[in-house]
Amino acid sequence: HTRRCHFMPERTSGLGLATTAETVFSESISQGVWKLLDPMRQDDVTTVVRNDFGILQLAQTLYNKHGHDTTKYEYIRQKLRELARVLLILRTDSIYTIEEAVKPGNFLKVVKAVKKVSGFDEENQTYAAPSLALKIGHSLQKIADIIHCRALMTENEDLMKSTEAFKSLYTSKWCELVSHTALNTLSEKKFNKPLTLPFTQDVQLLHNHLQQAAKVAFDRLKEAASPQSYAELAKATLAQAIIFNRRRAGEVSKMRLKNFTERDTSPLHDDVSLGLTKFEKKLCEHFSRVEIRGKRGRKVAVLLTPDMVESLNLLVNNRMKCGVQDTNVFLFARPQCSSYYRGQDSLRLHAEKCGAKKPEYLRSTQLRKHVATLSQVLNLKDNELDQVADFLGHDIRVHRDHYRLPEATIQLAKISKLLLVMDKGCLGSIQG
DNA sequence: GCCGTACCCAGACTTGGCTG
DNA sequence: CAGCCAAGTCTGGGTACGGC
Repeated sequence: HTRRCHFMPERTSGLGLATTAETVFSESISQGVWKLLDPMRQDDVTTVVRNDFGILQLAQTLYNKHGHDTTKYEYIRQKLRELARVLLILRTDSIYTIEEAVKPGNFLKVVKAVKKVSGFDEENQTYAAPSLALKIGHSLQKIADIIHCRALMTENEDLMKSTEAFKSLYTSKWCELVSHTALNTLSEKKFNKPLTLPFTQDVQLLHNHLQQAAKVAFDRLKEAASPQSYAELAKATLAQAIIFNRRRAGEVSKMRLKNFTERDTSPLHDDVSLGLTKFEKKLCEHFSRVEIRGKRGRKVAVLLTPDMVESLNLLVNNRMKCGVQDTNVFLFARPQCSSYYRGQDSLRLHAEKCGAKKPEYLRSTQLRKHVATLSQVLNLKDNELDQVADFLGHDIRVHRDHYRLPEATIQLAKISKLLLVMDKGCLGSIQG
């Protein structure tokens, strides 16, 4: 701990400055925040984060908002590092704290620093990292907000005026000086990026490969429970669940053990089943449904095939033997620590192994686009499209905006329609 | 003036690379 | 090879704008 955490020793160093800092800091920065900062790699940026009151206050507000969810810690740390990196540059220009940075008089210096940190090229008017510039802007505003609130509470008129001035500077000048160009760079980059839709053939290859890998791992785990065989089966099953559901990788990986064990096994409600075709009813009986909280807390369903359920049951029963901690709440838990296997990692791993022509296209977002394009090819009616979008966890509007794809793609996809019909034939056997 | 839409923004979340 | 870092993407909400 002491190796990484440079702040604590400083607090006890007995210097006058450090002592004042301690009293101020400990008043408003909670233990939880320090815990959040603790695992950060020890480098210049981290030192800045730990010693700048403004950044710490931002950390505190973010922690108050998200602290209950450990999967968000990473996100908070990233925000803090972004700000600290600008501050490092500002320090070469005689601005030493974030609080100073949001003083109206320093506005132009801040703009300069942000441009520098995100690699602005004066000549071509482009950014190397446009989204960084945008994100720092958001955070600076947040900082100004925090200070403004403090000014309101302490009835500090001068400070109030100062933060207000910064905010109006920001609203009218930031767009002109930073964000407009940054957005331009971003959309330019996107425009020039070739479309990477997976080939249906590759999808099938991956599917087959996963089924095999899962089976091998399943047998191995059944024979001898070890963290290795556990990991293999967990990763394979995770990847299966993701491609089967065309689900965002993160959503599935964060599934809780509780979600799985308490899944809804009750038979379909009569009224609901009335509206379904015989085929659809068969599907509902065949698959297990687990409901999880998806992006932005909306409820999404994950469907599991009987094979997957079997694998998962085996995994759950062997958690203890394979060194998974009691406190780990995730279904796809990593042994010996409190995190979970990341879906995109296992997907990438298996995509490489399965012998696909373009393994780099087999990513969860690409697969989602794949569905979107195919549904267009199949001429789904609007209400059916709604359901597809709903299942994928999108608003229909976004679905249209983001996933309507150019003509050439549709041509290409029509060829894959044939393969999809094959897929359908496969589903037909369940019906029979 | 009303409505649809095009664009902008903030912020949560994902992805892929890298490193210790 | 797990975990961190840096950059990008997605998405809901807002507002500006132009046709009617």
